[in-house]
Amino acid sequence: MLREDRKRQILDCAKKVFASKGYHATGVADIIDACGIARGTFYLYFESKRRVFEALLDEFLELLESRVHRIDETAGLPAIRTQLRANVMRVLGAFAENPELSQMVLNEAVGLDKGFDEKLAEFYGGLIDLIDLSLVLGQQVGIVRPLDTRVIAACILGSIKEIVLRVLHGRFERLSDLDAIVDEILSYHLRALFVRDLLDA
Amino acid sequence: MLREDRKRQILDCAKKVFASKGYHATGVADIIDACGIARGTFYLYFESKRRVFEALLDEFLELLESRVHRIDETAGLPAIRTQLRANVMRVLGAFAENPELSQMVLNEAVGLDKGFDEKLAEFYGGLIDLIDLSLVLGQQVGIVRPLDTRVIAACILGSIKEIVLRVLHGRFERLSDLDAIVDEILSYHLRALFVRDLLDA
Amino acid sequence: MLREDRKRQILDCAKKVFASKGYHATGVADIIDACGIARGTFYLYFESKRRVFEALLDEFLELLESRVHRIDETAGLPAIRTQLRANVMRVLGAFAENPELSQMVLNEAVGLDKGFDEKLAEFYGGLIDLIDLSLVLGQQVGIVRPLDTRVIAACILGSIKEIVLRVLHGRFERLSDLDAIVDEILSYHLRALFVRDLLDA
Amino acid sequence: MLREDRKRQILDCAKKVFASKGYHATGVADIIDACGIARGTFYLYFESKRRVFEALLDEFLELLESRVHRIDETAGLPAIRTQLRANVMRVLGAFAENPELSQMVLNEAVGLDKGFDEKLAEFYGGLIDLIDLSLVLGQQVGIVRPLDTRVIAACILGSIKEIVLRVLHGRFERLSDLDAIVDEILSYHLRALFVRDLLDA
DNA sequence: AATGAATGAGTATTCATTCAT
DNA sequence: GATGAATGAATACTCATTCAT
Repeated sequence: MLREDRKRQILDCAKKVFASKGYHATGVADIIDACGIARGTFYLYFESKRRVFEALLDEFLELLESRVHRIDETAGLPAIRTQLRANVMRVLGAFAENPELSQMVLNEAVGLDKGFDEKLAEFYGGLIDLIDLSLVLGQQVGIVRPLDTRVIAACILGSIKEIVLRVLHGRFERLSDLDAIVDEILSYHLRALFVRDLLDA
Repeated sequence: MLREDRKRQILDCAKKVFASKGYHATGVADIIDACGIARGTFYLYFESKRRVFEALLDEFLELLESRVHRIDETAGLPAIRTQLRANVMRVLGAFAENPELSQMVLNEAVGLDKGFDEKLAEFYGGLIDLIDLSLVLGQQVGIVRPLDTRVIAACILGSIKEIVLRVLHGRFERLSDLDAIVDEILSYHLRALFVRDLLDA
Repeated sequence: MLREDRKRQILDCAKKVFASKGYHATGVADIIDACGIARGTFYLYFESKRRVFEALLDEFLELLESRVHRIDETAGLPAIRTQLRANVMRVLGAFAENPELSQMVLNEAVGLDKGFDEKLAEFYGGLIDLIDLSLVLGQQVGIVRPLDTRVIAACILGSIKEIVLRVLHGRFERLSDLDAIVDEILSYHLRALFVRDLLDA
Repeated sequence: MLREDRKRQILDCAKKVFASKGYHATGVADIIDACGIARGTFYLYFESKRRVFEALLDEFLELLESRVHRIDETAGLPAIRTQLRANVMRVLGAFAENPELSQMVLNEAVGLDKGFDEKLAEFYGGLIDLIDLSLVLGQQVGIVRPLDTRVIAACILGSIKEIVLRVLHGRFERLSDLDAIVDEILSYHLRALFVRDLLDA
């Protein structure tokens, strides 16, 4: 079997096991059982259980990053809303396609060693920067009202994380419909963000 | 030493150790070292490491619950805003007073056995219910605009969780000032929630 | 409470617990719970768990010894048989009255520390000596046929031990009647022991 | 090293340690020291200390069972005696060849958890059944006199157990000679069992 | 490349015994 | 006499990682 294929196989199996049992409760034994490979083989491809987890995390964070596109704030208002909507939809899509990884990523820091926490913090920091930047630009072109962009960026990120978590856990009975949820959030935040005059739009 | 005092002592020491090393990385040895007690003494008060953690969690969740007061929505608008503000301040205060526990609580489900996850999920579910109820009442008295209260309640909770996390981690350089942050969030959400006519207020 | 009464109480409670859970599985906690006394009180009367067990053993061995009376071999045959029967009945009675202790005593040496084994070995050695002596006397007065008295004494002891064990465990369905069992054993052994001429008796 | 060889090695070492220190006093550490293997290796072959002990017990009980052959009661008297003698010799041989295990097996119920007791009880119950059956057959062909076969079977078993115990402990000074002992027991029991007419034989 | 037997440091938990009150 | 909180040595079992084949 090709080196990369085997590596992929291990990652895929590990992903499932980690998701179902959690990182700590998962043993190397669980992973190699799921793969149908020998103990030694595992260590031929990854130097530790930890590294597999990190590889999975990296992969997912990269995917997420690729789904967040830069907003063209010079476009008209409806276009901006459309772009935002597309961003949110793509991100939620990434979560939906990777329910196993999502849970891990949606939880910062609970004693998975310090290393994970930092990696996640960095990732979310990046997202906040992105949102922050958009808000500042929005203010500059006069569509976003004066507010503390740093704080509000965190609010926005947090609300999205929470929604994803609850969708993943199936906690929204009425709406299994992502579209409707996304519209709701978007309207909510835009209303909070926009300057008075735009509210009629 | 009195039974309750010793129990308190163990809880306090354990809290610190859990917070600094994480649940899994913490050994009973760490806890008893921090307490300056013998191994056996520990098991005299708690039947397992797990139970100590649960006790801490329970305690903190209770504290948080006690800090969220029911809103009197029949009062005037300014009074409502004041009540909301007081609630948020009290909750943030609880987090600020217990930075060690906060981190644990702010993260649902990371494979600490299923039990924890459920307990936390239940807690946050309760909070969302509370917010949801407030929104519905607000709609009935005509100050909250039409929106999916369930989804928006999750948004609000998520934004608060995220803010608390970032404050705890010291990620807001400019504002160490809680008051300002709370005002910012409150304004943001109220603007997003209120019907048009109230925005002038 | 008088010193001796308390000691008695502890012995009685310990006896029950040891019998139901076995020596190793029994903890000091079990004993003091059964007594309703404090940990410290226990050590006021016995210097260790081990000592309690030893005291119980000693007591029971003494009781058993007191139940085996010397045979008057100068009496006639029927009288000898009666005396033997009385001995066996008294011993079986002692076992029946102390089912808890019986089990312990009926089992030599299984890793209860070496000390117990020796004590028990000594006890059974004494019993064999007693039986041996009777056999020798029997041979001298011409009622016991020539045989290796040492080996046969062991046989007789072993058969009684086994019977008692099985009676204690309720393994004889048909006969709950000790009398009948004793007669059966007695007849069996006498037949094996007596010289030819006496068999008609 | 081959899987079975290693398992054998562990069993053999454990047997020695159990015999010399007793089950409870033996630690896994003792066993692995005796084997010269690592802790983990032990658990690669047996899931607990308990299981090793059980395996040893099973093995020995099987050996013993294989040594007791069914008596052909249709043969003549001398032939029957020869068969019985062979049975006893084979069983005693098994004990003699496994002095370590013998001690364990010769003692029912000493609070090693209930499981052991039951296994042993079952084993001895089987032996008694075997002896019982022989007695009944003997009665049917008219060589065994009327008696309670169940009770007497227990007597016979008990006498053999006691003899073996004492031989193992070296308590028969004069006779280290198994042959003589076996003859003595056999004569004794046959005399007690046979109908009058056969006693001349 | 693959295997899986071997390793041994690491950890939670128990329990007989002590001793200050 | 009585108490029961405190002690800490002892021990079974786990599991990530190595390495000879």
